[in-house]
Amino acid sequence: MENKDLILSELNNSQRDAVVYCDGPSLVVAGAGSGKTRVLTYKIAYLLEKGFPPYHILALTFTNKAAREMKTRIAALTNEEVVQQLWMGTFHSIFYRILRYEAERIGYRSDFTIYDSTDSKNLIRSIIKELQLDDKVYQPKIIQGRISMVKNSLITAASYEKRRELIESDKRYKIPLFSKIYQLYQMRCIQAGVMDFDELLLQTNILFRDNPDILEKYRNKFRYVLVDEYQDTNFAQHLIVSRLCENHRRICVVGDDAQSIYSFRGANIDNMLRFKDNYPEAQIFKLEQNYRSTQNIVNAANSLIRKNKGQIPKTVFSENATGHKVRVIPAWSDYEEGFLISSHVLDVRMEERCDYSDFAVLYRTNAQSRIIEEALRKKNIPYKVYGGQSFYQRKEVKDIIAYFRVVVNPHDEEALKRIINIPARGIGETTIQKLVAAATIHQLSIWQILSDPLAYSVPVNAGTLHKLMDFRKIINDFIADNMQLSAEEMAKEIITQSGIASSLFEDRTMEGISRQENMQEVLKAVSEFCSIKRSEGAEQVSLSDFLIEVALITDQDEKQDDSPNRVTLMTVHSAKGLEFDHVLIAGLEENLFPSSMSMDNPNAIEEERRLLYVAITRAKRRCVITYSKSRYRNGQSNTCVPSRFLMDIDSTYLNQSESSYASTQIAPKNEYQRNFPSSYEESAMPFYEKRTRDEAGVSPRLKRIERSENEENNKVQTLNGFHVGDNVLHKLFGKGVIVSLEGEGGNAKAEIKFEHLDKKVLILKYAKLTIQKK
DNA sequence: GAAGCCCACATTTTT
DNA sequence: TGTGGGCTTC
Repeated sequence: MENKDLILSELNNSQRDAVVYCDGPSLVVAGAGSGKTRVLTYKIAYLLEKGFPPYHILALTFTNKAAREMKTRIAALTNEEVVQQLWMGTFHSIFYRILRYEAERIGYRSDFTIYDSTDSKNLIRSIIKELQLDDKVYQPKIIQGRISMVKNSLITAASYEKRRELIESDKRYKIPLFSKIYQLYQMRCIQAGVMDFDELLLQTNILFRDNPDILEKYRNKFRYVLVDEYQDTNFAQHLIVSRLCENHRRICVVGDDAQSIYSFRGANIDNMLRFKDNYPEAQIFKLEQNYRSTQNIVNAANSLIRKNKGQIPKTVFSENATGHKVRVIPAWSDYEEGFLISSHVLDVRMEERCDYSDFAVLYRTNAQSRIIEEALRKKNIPYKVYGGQSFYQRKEVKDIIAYFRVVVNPHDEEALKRIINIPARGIGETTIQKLVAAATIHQLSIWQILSDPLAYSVPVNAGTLHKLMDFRKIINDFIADNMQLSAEEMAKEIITQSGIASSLFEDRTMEGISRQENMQEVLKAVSEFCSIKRSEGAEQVSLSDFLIEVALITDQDEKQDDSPNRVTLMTVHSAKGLEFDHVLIAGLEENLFPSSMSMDNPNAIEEERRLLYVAITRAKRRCVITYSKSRYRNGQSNTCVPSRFLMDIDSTYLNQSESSYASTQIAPKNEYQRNFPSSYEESAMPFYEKRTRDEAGVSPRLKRIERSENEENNKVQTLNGFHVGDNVLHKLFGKGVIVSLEGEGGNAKAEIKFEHLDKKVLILKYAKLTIQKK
């Protein structure tokens, strides 16, 4: 049997139909868990086996991670070499590459760098400030959102001011100067030789629009175009794809309208719904069999999503076991909710003898994780929180990357501003402001001003001038060396010569050590990148090459966990595309899920409903939904109403038995009281202290658990959950050991011997100590 | 120029 | 409750 047939034999009928149809445009509507990625990967493998040259295939994904995974899977079906020749990646990374290559056609230098959203926001903030506008009226975040939206609609700053209806609507929304800000923002980006994320797509469209020869070149290059997660594409992305495929019409898009959850970011579900309008001859394939979940889970999710209007009709079904009903568990408080979640994890783990890594707790907002984490920690359940700060968002990592950016493109304003005083070299905010002001007046980049500050009449004293010149020299040396050295060598040189390395080594605190590790990680990433590129035949790998890769990498799956057996905690958004045996969805309450922000907008409510659909369909075997009657939000207790979505789900597939309250007999009453500190004697004690440290109100069962955990420690004198001999960590003083304890309640004090300091007596209430595991 | 203090604020997130 | 931004003070 040929490999081609082998590939096809692993597919069901509808999957196979979608894979083998290669003669024209096709839309694959793939229900949750129906093997969407499988179709895409197998289709590419099939094309390759049929003899389609890999360098003529363009596959666009939504995240870098998705691209990576797909490459691995295709490599397994075919071979490594072929996969390397495929054009596969995110819209942004693919077209960044192309734009750099074609830069001069759009009036950019080929070494232009990328502003991430923080950079853009900072720039917008400083423009608003320079225009002396009220940042309550012109909120940087809102302005940024609008610029992004406008760019996605392919409206340039120049064309914006000519659009009367837009100017009028800005007046109505009381931001008449938006157009001005947009223009200045654009100008500053051009001066700095940078593009933001949206500009990459906008410029790609301009490139193709204004240069027929280049468009022709890429049409010829990309003879088959495949797009994953098509429901999440925006107009600019849609248009790029349309332009490329207009003639050959070999396009295959895959997506699920029911899983469109990024419209707040400009994703336009219409791209998918109207595919047939653009390509009347298109074949539509529907993948409706769900291989992931039990019937109850699929049916529950279906009954929910059916409440939405305007979707592509499809019937997702499962032939797996009927399975457990979706269990709905009410809790008295968010605190108890955490308790019930952790109990459930333990119960199911015992019952099914499964791993912690088979569980995921999903929530609508990141803020919900804290309380759940606490509950898991109490039961010694290992967990990992996804989201929050990713590796490339960490300060020290961003600093190093900013150095790279400046060396590649010294005009990059945000990067330069970021590192000009890192490590501290006496160039403060005032001086930077002076430089920025001069740059604005002369319409030059800061780097150009820096070449001769006096000529541009920057009002600095001799001392500061000297510091600026020192900085200029450091960067100039890097730039010179960068002509000859590899990315690897440059990265090492930059880290050592800039003084970053030594400044990090001085810091012996926990955070300092973690920063050093992160710095090493960056170096490692550079070396790995170099060796990969070399193995692919590159002779010299430059820092600039590395930046192409890294500028657009923000995902957080970088580190392989050393102890992978952990419960996963993440937002529903970040769970998209993943699956778990057991999924717990927390906080199904009005104003939380659906979010309070979506209350007045039926479309937003539908998106929230799709979000819950995504959450439920992550589950393979069991799905549990919890909600609470009261919840702490912004430091205050609020009464909550169960989510309307609970009524949307057909009760046939729910297990809402009264007995779910049974568990509330164990801890809840106390937990409930805890959430109303006023009814407590020592309510003067900060609320969080009580929640974390006060054992007084804990049920016998909980206490037993805690005891067994801390059996050793309980033999010694204890206070507020601290024990003599505990290793603790203080934010300022670092590691220490508790020598003695005294006082009670809010006056509880601990005498602590810190590693590098004398003994100190601290009031526990204020010290915010963390206990270190031994 | 840097550290500390106070007040306002509080989705979802990838590129 | 926590955080980040802006302001003040040393």
